[in-house]
Amino acid sequence: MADSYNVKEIEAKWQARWDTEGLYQVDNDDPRPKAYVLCMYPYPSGAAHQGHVRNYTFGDLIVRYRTMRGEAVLSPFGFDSFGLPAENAAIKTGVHPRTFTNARIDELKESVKKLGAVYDWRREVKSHDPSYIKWSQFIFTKFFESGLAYKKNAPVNWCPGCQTVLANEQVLADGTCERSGDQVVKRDLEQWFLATTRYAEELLSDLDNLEWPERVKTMQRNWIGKSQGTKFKMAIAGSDDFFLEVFTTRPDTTFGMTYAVIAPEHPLVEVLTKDAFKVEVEAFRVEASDRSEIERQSTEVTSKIKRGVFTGSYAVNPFTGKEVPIYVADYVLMGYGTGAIMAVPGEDQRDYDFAKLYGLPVIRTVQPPDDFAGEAYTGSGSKINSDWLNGLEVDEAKAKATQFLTEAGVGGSTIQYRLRDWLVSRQRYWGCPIPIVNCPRCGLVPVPLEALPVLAPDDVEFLPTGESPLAVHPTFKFAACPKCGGDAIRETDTMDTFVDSSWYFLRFCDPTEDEAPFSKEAVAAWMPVDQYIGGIEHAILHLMYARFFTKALADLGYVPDHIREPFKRLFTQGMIRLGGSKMSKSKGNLVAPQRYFDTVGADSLRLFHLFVGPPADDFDWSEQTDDVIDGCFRFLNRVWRISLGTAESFPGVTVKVVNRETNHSDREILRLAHRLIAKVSEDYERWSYNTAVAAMMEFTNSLYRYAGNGAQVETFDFAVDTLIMLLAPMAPHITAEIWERRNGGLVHAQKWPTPDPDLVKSEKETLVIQVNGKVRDKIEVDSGIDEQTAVYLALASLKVQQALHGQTVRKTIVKLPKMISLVI
RNA sequence: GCCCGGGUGGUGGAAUGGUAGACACGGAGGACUCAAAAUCCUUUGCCCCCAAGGCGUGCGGGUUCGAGUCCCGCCCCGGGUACCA
Repeated sequence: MADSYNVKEIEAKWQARWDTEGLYQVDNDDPRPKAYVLCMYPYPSGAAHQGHVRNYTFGDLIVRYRTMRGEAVLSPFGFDSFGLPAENAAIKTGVHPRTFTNARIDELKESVKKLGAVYDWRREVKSHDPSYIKWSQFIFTKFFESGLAYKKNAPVNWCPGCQTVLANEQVLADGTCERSGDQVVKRDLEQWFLATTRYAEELLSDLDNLEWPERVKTMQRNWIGKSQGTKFKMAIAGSDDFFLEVFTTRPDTTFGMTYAVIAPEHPLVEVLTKDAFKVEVEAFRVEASDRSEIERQSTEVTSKIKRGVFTGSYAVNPFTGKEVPIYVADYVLMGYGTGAIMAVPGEDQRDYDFAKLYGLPVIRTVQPPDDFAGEAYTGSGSKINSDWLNGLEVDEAKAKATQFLTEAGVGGSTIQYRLRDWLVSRQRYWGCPIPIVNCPRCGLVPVPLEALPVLAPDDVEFLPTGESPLAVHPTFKFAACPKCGGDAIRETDTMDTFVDSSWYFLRFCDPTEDEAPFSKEAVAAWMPVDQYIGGIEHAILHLMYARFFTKALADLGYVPDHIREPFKRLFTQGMIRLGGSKMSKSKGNLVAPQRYFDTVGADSLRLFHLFVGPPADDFDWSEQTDDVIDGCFRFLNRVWRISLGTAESFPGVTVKVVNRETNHSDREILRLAHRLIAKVSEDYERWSYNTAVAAMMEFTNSLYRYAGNGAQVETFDFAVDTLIMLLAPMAPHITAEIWERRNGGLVHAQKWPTPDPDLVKSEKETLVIQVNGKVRDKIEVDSGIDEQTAVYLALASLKVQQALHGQTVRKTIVKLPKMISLVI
């Protein structure tokens, strides 16, 4: 009797071998065609959860599959190991973040190995490693020298929970922190920024050439928020010193302006407010800043009442010379455009709402259709009430209005982006220190390469005061100016951890380089990433920043010129949800991968993730899920038994393999095997893993029937070996073991099988006969049947005769060998 | 509100305009067993006693010899986004 499938023994054996054998280690000068397959490197939060399992299963499958196809596949792994959880743990328990993080890395690495995922571990990268910090800092100094990194005083998002500032992207729509969920407040602080807006246009236009999910591209386009419009300055009545600049996408509606609005935070508010209105305006500004925090928490649309007060000043309409009142109102945002608008209630709903509330006049400048029942009309039409624009269509009028403003020297056409520069300062300890020294004589001076990395001191106390341990450290902040050698103050802010993850994929190409962040040659060899795999939650933040870094580093000469995008193809996997959207700790533990490694094994768990549905779809983990995983385990057992069994091996399994002449059943299973090769290969290419698994299950079922009836030895062996090779990327341990026992050697070093096109076609087909579109009969025919015979057979069918009721066939549609459609 | 996705058996899901429900889970029945587990076999969309037949992919229309698939109009669910001028 053959051994039964001993999961633990087999998986441990092969994991140890993959660790030492180096089949998946690739060198930069590997002569095979190169491919770079990458899963987003994780924040190390301890042992892997099912989301990781899903991610790494897809990645590992592709790595193993493409390797069998003869490619040199770069498959590195690393850790996004800076971040708040480690620091919060330090505050709570006193354990140093490094100790804490290293322990979590070990746990994660262990569970990744237990999954059977293979990586070139020689290339492992950790963002908290001094050798990585050094080059993150180096890149920052290069950005600083080129003006891409700069410091400015600005109202910034402050998260009281995280005790640090946040980038705009890290603040959710309701004004809460994407990490802690706390309400974010505005603070005026001197902070470091990266000039992402310099690349706004390229970040937008290059999206067109990426093989990314459309919705991710759409999200990025919306985030960049390009808007074509016109900027112009309006004179202020009674003042020659100031003017009001506004941005509009509708310069054609300028004749309809009945008032103007500036944001409460606008610097001109003070100047514009006349004495008589000072009290009211000041009260409004205070109220507005309070209210914005409260109202942002409410998702009620009704809370979006537009409120404002009159400043006492008037702006002069450049088209009419007429004066309109200037209001301060909270529906105009300081952060967009110029922070001021001309208000046209006739063609803008927001302006209309405000005008109605405060009794301001409405002038229409576009003729709405007769049946128009709305308030502000934003559609197309011809101009009215607009003097020299009357009769023109909106688009023509826009051009003419802009031309007028340009010629008058008060404005011109302009492009606005919603995208803003990336705020990278963080008032935290466990991050990459910003390598800048502030010298009272020389100003901001970058720490030179020889002195990098700047490492945070270890002798710090982690206290829940909210103050960064670096800022209160007795000596860290004192440094000699690299330029003049005099006393200077070191920057104590660290970088947003998204900085680290914006270039790790480049470091993987050349992880031990000691003279530069990476060599150009190494990057040229592997970049861009051929297949990037990760969660949809990074659709904007990480993916946008990584794209920005790649472009900036190319312009600075570190990345080869022709590489302007880091990730050629992106796949965003679906999320694993537990009981709807709630993820509770107890439930999380209940489905922890370790539990399955200990029982059914990694192969069954991997197979389950591949089988359960399309990879892009979310999956709800439920009570029934364990049954499905057991089903995958059962399938692997069936594969084990048919591959290694004989008639006597396993009760209930009949595997009769004999030496004899080839017969019909041999030819059929051979055809099925070749069809399977074609089907699985195609499904692997199109990310349809669930159907590939189904096809292999079906084939295994056929194999059982075949073997039960007496299989011919060569045909049987071919069929089994084919199945094992096709399954090898999905269930690597069991297939490696079966292959070794049957043939010796490594299944993952085999060449991916090629289907014989002649054998992919089957001998017999089911011909479906329809009458008036309804299926009336199905008959077995030779696949090479000719039209005449097929039609003859169709008409000869009794069921078809019944359906025809003796009526004449008016039309016959023939799609051989599958279908004949008769029309009466 | 706007922009994407998506509605198929009891469940997860298959289906280049051509046999709807592959494959699996669950259910039912059976074989093996003293018994159970494991394994193996049969069956499983709905209506109908069975068969013949009919009905079936959120709803209503349309195109087509033929629609889950394409077009138009709705309904519902999920996600993203929201005073961006």
